[in-house]
Amino acid sequence: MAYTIRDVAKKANVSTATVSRILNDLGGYSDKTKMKVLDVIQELEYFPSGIARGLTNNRTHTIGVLVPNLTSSLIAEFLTGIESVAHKVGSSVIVCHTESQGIKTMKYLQLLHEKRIDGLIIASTVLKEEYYDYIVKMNVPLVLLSAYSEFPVPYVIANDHQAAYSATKHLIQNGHSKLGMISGNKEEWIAGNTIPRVEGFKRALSDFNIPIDDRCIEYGRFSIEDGVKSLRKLLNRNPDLTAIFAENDEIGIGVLSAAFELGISVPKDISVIGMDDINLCKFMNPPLSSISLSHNEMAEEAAGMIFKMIESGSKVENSILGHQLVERQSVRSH
Amino acid sequence: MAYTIRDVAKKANVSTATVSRILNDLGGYSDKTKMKVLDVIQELEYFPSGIARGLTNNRTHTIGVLVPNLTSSLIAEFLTGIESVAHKVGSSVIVCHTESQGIKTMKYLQLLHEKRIDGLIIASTVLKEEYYDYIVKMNVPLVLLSAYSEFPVPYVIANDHQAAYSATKHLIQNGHSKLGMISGNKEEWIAGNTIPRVEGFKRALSDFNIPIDDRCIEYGRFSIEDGVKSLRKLLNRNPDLTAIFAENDEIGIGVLSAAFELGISVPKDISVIGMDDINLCKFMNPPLSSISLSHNEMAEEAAGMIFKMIESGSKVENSILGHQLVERQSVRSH
DNA sequence: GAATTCAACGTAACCGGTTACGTAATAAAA
DNA sequence: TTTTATTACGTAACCGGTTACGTTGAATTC
Repeated sequence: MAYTIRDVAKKANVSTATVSRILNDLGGYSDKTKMKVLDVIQELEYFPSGIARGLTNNRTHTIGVLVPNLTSSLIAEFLTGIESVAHKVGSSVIVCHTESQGIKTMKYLQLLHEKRIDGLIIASTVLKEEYYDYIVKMNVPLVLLSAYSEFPVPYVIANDHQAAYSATKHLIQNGHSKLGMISGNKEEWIAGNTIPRVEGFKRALSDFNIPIDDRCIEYGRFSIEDGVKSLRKLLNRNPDLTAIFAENDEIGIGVLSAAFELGISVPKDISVIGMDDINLCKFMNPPLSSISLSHNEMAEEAAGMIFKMIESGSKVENSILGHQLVERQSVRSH
Repeated sequence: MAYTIRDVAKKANVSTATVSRILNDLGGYSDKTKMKVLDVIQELEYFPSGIARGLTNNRTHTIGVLVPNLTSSLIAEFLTGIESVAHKVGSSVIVCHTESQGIKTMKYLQLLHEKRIDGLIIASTVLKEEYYDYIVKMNVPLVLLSAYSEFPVPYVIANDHQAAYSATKHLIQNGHSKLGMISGNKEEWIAGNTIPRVEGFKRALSDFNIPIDDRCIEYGRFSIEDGVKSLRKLLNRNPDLTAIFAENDEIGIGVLSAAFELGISVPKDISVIGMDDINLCKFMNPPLSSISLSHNEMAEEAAGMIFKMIESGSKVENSILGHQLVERQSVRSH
């Protein structure tokens, strides 16, 4: 076993209290003692145990992050942002991959409870009542990232409604009037981003006097695969569509891929715009236009909020970040 | 504060030892007592502290994973695999994003040391002596994932040499003789995958009597961006290349993207093959041929090894997994 | 010279579990 | 009936830190 603070104390002829004070810069010791103790620490290669510390301090310097998957670029960007600010404040992050499964999520919450994490960020996931109740019992700060909630929980989101509106408007202003939208799971995301995005789409249509036809909206899930499937279905139902608004870039990439397979040229035959502006967009053939939602900022914001709550115990304000149209080559004027 | 084992013990009129025994199924108590204690636990919503447990057990049920980035699909697949088996055995994983920086890596190792993790997986990173020495001092099981090492550390890798050979051979057998390769950072990966892949490439050339020209190998880094930059450079130097072997799929995707920008048609003008077979490949335009290295398996294997080492304290064997050519549409016969 | 203050520590309880060891009561064996 | 084994616990030390409180000696104040 590694050396403990008592070993250090003994070897330096001081008490453990003094060693602890020195380690934590609390003052109450002479320079001579400090030197001596530091020397012994060096010599023994002593490294204090975070576990023991955690026991008395009730701080583990660990936060949990719940994500529905790990392979989407969006999540990767979230993780990167969170991880980066966590590292700055000396904390580490436990990632939990819930696969959107309720059971797995609850198991993770228990695990994190047992680990006595300092705070929790839930990303791109609907906060079910079951989760919320449990987290309240855990008594741990919570921030939602890219998710709404009916419960009183601080969140950071983009203005999805507005962003979807902008995307749709962009399509319309390029002369398109036969628009389709491919969205994610309706039920699962009832409190998430899907509804606002669909509504932003619809509002843009109605603002520009384009009739809304619900058969022009396809609900699938959120992966690239789902994008390819959905385009086929949507086009079967509405062969005359000239522009597609994909609820996220993964779906958009799927659309591009499906179009390629089907021999449909983008943007000549059909225009596509995605949303999120993940890194991949600019490397597609053709590069995919999108709405940038500054995920890194969102993630850093969320992480900042969590640590603020942890430090100060205070409430924080919700945060709604802006968006920006990124024109590339997947939309053409009609 | 939440209730402790003492609260439970008091309320149930037993000792903490009995509660602990019941919690851990150690026997030595009557059914009546067990019922009573479980009732009290339920009533108080008592949940044992992993921290306190960790202190006595010297087990934190937490492993650390060091990754050079979070945005590459490869890493995402690794994380998914690791996370999945960790969850199965009731452990959680702390991800550390080193950004390939030595300083950050050392800071992370210290953090993980302080956290007293049970084990460590280092993915796609060269194990520098500095790291190795520190980990030895930490006295914690270590497995390398997709990385070689001169130190006695178990690793799981693909047979990179063979895989690169297969990719190159595939190009050659499709009639190509003007081959270029785009590789990653030479210095940083001197002990990693780069060298074997480059050598597999070269061996295939020489086996098929194609002269090896070092100017046909471009060294960059590993991202999509690097892929696009590298293709330009490589093509400037060697305008007559008809096929490109990209050391990984990210580079391959960059190549596809750069070709599109340059107005070069793939595979008509130039053929491309990548390596790793990340999920994205099949959604590219055109779908990118690649060598499948079964990353999920690799990751699960690595995780399995770590937990075996943790449980049994025994050594484990290295693991070298196979590969498979995945033909899509980015290579054409010449 | 006596009283007060302060720096520089030490002592020991505490955080919330685990566990070696001891003990009382009952059952089985001699 | 006495001895032994077994079950069902309780006691208290321990894991490795932190910290409230007490103590000591020297410097300062009166």
